[in-house]
Amino acid sequence: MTIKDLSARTGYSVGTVSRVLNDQPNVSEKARKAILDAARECGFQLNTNAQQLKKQHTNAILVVVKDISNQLFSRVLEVIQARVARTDHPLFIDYLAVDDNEVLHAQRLIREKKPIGVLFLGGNRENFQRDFDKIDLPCVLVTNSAQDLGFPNLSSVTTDDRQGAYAAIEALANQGHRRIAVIGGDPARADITRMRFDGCMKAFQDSGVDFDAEADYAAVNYTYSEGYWAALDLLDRQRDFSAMFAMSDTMAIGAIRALQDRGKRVPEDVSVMGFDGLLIGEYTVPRLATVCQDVDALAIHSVHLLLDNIAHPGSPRHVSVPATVTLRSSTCVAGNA
Amino acid sequence: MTIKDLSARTGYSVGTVSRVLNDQPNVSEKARKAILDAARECGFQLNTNAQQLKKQHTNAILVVVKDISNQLFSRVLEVIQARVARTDHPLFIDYLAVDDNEVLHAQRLIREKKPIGVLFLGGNRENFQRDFDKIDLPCVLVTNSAQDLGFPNLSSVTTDDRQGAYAAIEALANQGHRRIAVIGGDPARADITRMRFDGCMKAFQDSGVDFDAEADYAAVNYTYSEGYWAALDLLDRQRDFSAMFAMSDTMAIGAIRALQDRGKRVPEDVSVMGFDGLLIGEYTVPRLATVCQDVDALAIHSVHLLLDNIAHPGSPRHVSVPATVTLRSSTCVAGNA
DNA sequence: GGAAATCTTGTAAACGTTTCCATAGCAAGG
DNA sequence: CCTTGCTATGGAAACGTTTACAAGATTTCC
Repeated sequence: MTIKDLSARTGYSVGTVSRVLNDQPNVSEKARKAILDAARECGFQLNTNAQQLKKQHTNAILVVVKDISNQLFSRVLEVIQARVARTDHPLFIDYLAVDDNEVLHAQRLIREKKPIGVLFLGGNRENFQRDFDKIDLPCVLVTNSAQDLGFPNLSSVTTDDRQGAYAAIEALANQGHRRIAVIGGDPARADITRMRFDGCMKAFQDSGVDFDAEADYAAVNYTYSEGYWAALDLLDRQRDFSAMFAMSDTMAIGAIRALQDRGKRVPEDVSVMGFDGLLIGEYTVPRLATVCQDVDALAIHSVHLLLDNIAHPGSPRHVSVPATVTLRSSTCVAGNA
Repeated sequence: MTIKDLSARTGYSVGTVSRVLNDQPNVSEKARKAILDAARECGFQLNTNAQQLKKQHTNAILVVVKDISNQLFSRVLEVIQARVARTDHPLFIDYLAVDDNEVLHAQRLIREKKPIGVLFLGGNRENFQRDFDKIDLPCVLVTNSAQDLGFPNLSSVTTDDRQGAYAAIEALANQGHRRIAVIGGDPARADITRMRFDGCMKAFQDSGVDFDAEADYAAVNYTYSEGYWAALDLLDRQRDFSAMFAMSDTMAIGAIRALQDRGKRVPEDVSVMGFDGLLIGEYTVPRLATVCQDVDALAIHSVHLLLDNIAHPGSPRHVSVPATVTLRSSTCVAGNA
């Protein structure tokens, strides 16, 4: 079934058929109807290979998702998908494991699929700085600040990590905690971590809580198991904290496990707060207090910014989405033992 | 950068260049080397649109993943990806939300990409039975039994759900539990559920535990929240069970939360066992006893069966991967209160 | 040394679209 | 009636490959 068959079937030339199928002007209503009917009748579908070979571009949007198994990303992606579906832009999604190089992947796909814009969901700084060049497509970084990454002419959408972390520490301080341990990543490697770290520091200062980055901070990866080990490590340092803030819910869950394994009760002996607002937080024991990221807002702004960038190239913008503390039973006022 | 440029650059004809790039025989070592060098030098890449337009097929493998956010699937997929990467088959992955129709999606993609084989990761029976026809490609169903779905000429790989569920109930019975509640899906809708249900029933009989499917079984979706509500529902029925088996870890986690909310201790008052072996099971409080699915085996067999099917069409096979009970602290012997 | 067989290479026709150009029809305006 | 300016249509070239075919080059074997 090709356009030629359709042409033979309707008596119109391939040119006219093509014009109808791409609904271009300058074709009579009669022809349009006849061709559309015939196409529907035999379930005709354009051959995208031929199509893309000819016009050297698509109007597809590419989404590159670093770290398939990140729950937050999969939720953001679902919303992105829904939003893009309302436009006439096809969506290519490329999922990568956490240790693939998302930038090289993207470059290959861009050459191959020639999308009209790219959304980077996640991704780490080193790869960007090493490999991200001469991508002259509209791009939006989601979860990474373009500014911080050193790409001032890219748009980006992030959670306001600094404010979120600030709010977390502030909430714990308000509950009377005077010694708070923090688990996060390596501030030097990921901007997200650095932002959250900065937010913590500011909150510590403002609330007059003493914090020694050497003694009270553990830098690990954002996983259950590393959260677990980080918590054990912090306990071993004998700093006698009454609260703990983990920069992700997964680390927080690992940490709670560790605390319990060491005979600490949560929250009576140690309050724990996470970050992300994963669904599971409502079901853990105890329920996990956390800093909720606004998944819908992240997704909607990303898509909006990208479409905007496509329509009016060269006006990078940055959106920062506020995060909100949700207190649940994994924290309580200090000295509640 | 086209094949023509390479031809001009090296002095060989486009035909020869093409033959080298597809490493076909009948080309001199000298030509091969010259062309390969030139290609590498200018980072040449074949235009896949042109290529696929010409040869009307690819040797790509399509993976259709139903339900992006299922943790088990994402792990299986990672292994599939790794295995396929060792072959020369490109991989297309199509992720769908849980309520998309995977079969229609697949059909569109098959028409468009012309893959050489398809892997269905998840997917529900109704869609298959309504829409799955005239796909005459090698297909492997992962997680669904082709037999049970009524497609005896398709291959499939599943966990041995019946045996897994049997082992779960058996383990609980061995711990002395004489009244066990079960949370699962609707056995009439999903074969996975039916298998697990059958396994349970068999185990109840063999171990002489009394089980009333009306009173002791709750049928809900495989999510945290539905597990939660199902557990509340079961408690309301006043059957005074000392153990509970949930057909997924997510439901089990929801159920534990519900039990605690109603003042039951886990495992002292009620033992809970899940199914899947998600990573989080090691970190919940209490640690979650579960029936572990063998992620690696599922993935490896799937890929193997598909490649096998491609090489020797028309010899459907079914592989059933055993599941193993992992006891953790969410269960204990009955009457331990 | 020459014929036959084999290996290497070039040429050109496809694949299914899009789009430019030419043409034809037709209405409007003089 | 003849131009002018539209709009609707057909025809054909191009997009970057693959591959069948023909032809030229080299080897093999008597």
